[in-house]
Amino acid sequence: MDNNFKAYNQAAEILKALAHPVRLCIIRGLMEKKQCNVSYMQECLDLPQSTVSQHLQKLRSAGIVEAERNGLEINYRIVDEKIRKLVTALFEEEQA
Amino acid sequence: MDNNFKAYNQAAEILKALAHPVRLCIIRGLMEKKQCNVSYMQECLDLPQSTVSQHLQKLRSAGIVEAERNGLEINYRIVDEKIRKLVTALFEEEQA
DNA sequence: TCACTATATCGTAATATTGCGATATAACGA
DNA sequence: TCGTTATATCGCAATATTACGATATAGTGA
Repeated sequence: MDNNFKAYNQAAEILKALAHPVRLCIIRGLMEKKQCNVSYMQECLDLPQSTVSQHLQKLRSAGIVEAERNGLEINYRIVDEKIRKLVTALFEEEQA
Repeated sequence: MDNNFKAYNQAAEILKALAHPVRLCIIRGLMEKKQCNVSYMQECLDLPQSTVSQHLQKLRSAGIVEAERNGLEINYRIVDEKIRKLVTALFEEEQA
């Protein structure tokens, strides 16, 4: 129940970045679609462009998501399997 | 990438409650020890009693942890398997 | 009843997060 | 070059979270 503070801090950073309904929605969308540009998300989420972009930056700087430019658009995708597992566990139905 | 807003909100509440290094430390301690009272945690964490208690209340009101009184002490434990899986996934080492 | 221990809650100052309009940047086509 | 589109960043007010001392509550033993 003690030390290893750095690991707890890192883990908490990941959770903080995920801990928002809009960001969870983005992540689950990316889990399904593999890849997605910003304006598509913006339409689905029905939120202002700057708001969506800010959420994406938060996910990006937490290392959860990565971006690739393709012409005018920028496509986002989930960086690693760990996040998928985590979010899958989060939404899994409970069975006694 | 859309709707089901209530589910996202609930899930975000769980993550928010977990997204703090001290609370992660408490949870991992409980995953190991099964059960623990407040003053033990307080000593391990080296934090004021009120601070530890507030973190516990946050975990409790998120339904992550439950309390049982035993005389003067109150013992906490993790409510369900889902949280264990989630936290296990969070701390799992990455293998390509 | 009283004194003591274990824990919870209150009050509040400091800090962090959120949402979003306004503005900036980067790439495209002409 | 200019105009347009896609996205990012700035600025900031509103809101939420944190830490912790002070205080309250609940159980114990005498």
